[in-house]
Amino acid sequence: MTLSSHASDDMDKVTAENRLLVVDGHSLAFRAYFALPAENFTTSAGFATNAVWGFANMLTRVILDEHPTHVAVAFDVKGGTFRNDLLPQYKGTRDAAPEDLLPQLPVIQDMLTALGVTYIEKPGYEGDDIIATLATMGEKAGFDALVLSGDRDAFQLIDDRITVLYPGHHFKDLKHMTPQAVEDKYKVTPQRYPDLAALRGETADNIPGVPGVGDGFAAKWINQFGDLDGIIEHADEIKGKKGEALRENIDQVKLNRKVNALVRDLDLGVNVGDLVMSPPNLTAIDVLFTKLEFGPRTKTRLLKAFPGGIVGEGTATDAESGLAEPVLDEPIIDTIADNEDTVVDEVRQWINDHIVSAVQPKTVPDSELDDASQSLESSWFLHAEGDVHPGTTILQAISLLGPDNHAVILQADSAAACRDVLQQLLNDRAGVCVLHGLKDQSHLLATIGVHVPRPWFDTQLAGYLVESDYHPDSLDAEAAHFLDLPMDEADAGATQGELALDIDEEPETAKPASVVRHIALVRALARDLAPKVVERKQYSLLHTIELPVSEVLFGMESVGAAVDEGRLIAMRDRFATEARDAQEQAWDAAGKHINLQSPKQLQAVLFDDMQLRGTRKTKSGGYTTDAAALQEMAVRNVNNERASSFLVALLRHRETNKLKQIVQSLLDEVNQNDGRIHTTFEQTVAATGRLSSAAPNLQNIPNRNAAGREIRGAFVPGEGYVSLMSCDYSQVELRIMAHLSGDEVLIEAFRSGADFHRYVASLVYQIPVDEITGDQRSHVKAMSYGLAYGLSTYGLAQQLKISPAEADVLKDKYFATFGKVHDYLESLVTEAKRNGYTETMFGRRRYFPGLKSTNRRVRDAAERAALNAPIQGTAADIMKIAMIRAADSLRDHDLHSRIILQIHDELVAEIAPGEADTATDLIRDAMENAVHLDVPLDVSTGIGDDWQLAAH
DNA sequence: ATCGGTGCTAA
DNA sequence: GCTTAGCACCGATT
Repeated sequence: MTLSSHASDDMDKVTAENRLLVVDGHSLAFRAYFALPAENFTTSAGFATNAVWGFANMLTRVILDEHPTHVAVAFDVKGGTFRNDLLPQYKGTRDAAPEDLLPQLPVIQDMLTALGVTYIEKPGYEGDDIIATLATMGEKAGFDALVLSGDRDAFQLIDDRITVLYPGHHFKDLKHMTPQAVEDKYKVTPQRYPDLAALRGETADNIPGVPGVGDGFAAKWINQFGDLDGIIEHADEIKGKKGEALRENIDQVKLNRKVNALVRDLDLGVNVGDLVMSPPNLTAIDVLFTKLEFGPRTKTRLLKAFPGGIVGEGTATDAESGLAEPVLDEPIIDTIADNEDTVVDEVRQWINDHIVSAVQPKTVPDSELDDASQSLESSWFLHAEGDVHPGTTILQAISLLGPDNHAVILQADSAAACRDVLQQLLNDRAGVCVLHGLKDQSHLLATIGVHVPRPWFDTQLAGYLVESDYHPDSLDAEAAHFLDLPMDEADAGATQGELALDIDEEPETAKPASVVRHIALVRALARDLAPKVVERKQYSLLHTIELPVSEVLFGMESVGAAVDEGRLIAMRDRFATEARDAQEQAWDAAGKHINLQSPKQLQAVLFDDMQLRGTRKTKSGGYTTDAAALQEMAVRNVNNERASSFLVALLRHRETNKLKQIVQSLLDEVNQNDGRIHTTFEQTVAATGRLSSAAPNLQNIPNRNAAGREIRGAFVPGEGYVSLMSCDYSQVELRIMAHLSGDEVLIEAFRSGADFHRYVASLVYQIPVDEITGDQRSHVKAMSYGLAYGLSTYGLAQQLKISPAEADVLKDKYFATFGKVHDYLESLVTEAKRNGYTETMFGRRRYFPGLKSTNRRVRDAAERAALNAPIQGTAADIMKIAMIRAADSLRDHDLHSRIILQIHDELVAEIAPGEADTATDLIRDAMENAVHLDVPLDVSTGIGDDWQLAAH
């Protein structure tokens, strides 16, 4: 039989043969660089290592999958090649390599040397030519050859013995491009592929093809005339526009074909035999990895792929490198008979044996923790699986894991049957329970009527407190991030969604293997994160703020917000009609039916058809069509009837269509069981400590003009409730700045109780309060709010539509008045640079690796974010404390009124009959006294028949 | 189907 | 070019 080099499933049969792997070093390095965030792969000295790390991993993976016996890596050399002489624009559109990447290339080469892998460069030629030569040499020596390259030019090499591994969307799905695969995709043989590419052109290399000719037509012609020469010979016979285009571009095509032909007979000064995989130089690897600050696990993984490296666990090298703990302890799964009659008793027995008798009710005070690992050893783990959508949550399974490493899985039905037993367990031992995401777990357990008391540790909240900039979207993702799991396990997680659900059978059960892996991940995460939480001083934040606020949020999400659906529908229809009117008017003015939601089509009309002068550019180079620009153009072109009519109509369309869309998104989320909207408050998304709201977002319901505000009118008290109340903090962030900076002037401004912005304006402009104009007040107000965002002179000018010079004057006057505020803001950035992180009043941290970036844009952005984080974050902390206090207080006073929404500095409560005054007092008190600052925390409240009317 | 870009809503 | 979010839509991609 012939050897099938592409069939991975009969790999075993061919491992005895010689297989040569040839790698395109540059393309692999580029892909690695862009696949991994540089921030996460930076040495303490600030050297980026993401490309090196990714390169090592990708190479390892391919070697383990393909079992080559010989390996070589080809690199491009700086400077032009013979192709540039033929075609000056060759690869001319390619962006220069990122500055972080270039210095990593020699490091990659050093690593290859240490690994015993040959790499080759040749001036005047590209890596592709080296690859072509090596593959050809291998083939002549009777090897199978594998070419790992992201360049389609390599396809011309493919034959029975040479296969190209071509990366798909994700690098890990490498396609084995065999002759058959090429023919299936392009309808031509690999030999003819360069003919096809010459006709089509190659955008990535800046090679123009025949306009209008793609893969399809090129293949058709090749099959009709044999090859490119045949096509050129018969060019006159090809009819139509495309034939014409071909004849016009025939010289270009001939040139293309010359350029894309790979050189297969370079003199590289090596024999194929030299490329045999040899044992790595372990000392060199150690030295290099220490320099790069790579962990022992990375080394182990890498060496697995090389001769003399680590094959299984427990080898000598394994012990040497100090890899004591296994990555993921496998729990012992105890099976419970799925018998309705006995399941409850069995579970009760299991819980007693493995949890209740194994752990004490509470060994650690909530407020302090000296030895996280000790507490962890006497903890148990709970993990419920399912789909969490407040209002329609579906439970799939629950698993429990005891400190003795015994686990049990209960599918949803059994779990429901065991609700009392589970509730008892939680009542007795929640204080030593570890779980992942209290709020989600509470939703899942609530489906079987089980309430989850406050646990000891939450790996999701802990991960957020430890690294607030990282937001994983699943337990698997978080585990992969923090635990440095081997590739295969991390990958298993990526497709877990499909694994967990057996679509053919009952969708409401979970695969036991997946469930048990997840609870093992929770334990592994806890072991990793508990010490980090302590080390980063986040433990009290976890217990005094995040866990309690999770409970409040669980309540808010479960209750939801009642809406008047009829009113929403009427509003949606009205906005839709208005948007259609505006569209008609815009179409009339434009003279054609363009898509008003397409910036591209708008640009064509505004800047080509109408020849209007643009304002600012977007980052991709075109003129922006945002509202501010349209407004400006409308003012400039009041006398151009067609243009101003179009611009006005477009602005009106933007506004009404947006409102329609917001109302529709609310309607889509109304729960048909209770007519209420159950948003999800995300507690671990915003890096500053704020909450966010999704599905739908109820924190961005319009509030700045009358039309938008109407939407708030659709939020109403539900059955059994009589009104909505809204309480919000006035200028919290500014008050926090006043307190933290200790600026006496600003503090006095707040203590005076006057109209704050007017008062500040009078200080800044040194004129009496009653002579301050509306403009002066709003300018100062914008300045005040911009402070915490690190605003620039330019930005302030832009927003206030004043000149940068005027903005500068305002800024100087402002800081002359509030000198300590200025010093404080500067000190925030200085401190952040010194520590690497910022802290809120309550110790919430945010880390800023970007402050060390050599890229000015990145560094400036990090500085602004570092300036903002402690201020926005402290405001978020205060609001969270207020929410906890308010919920406690309402409950302690046996009120039925309840908080239903939080909009950063505002709480909305649903008020029960007769409770308006008491509830208002309690919530106001909770907010005003959440913390005592050097300035009062001013809270304003309002009450009404709907959210809009509750405004104040 | 998925993803980056653009634009807009909120605090 | 002033921070933090969520989301709709387009248009290019596979």
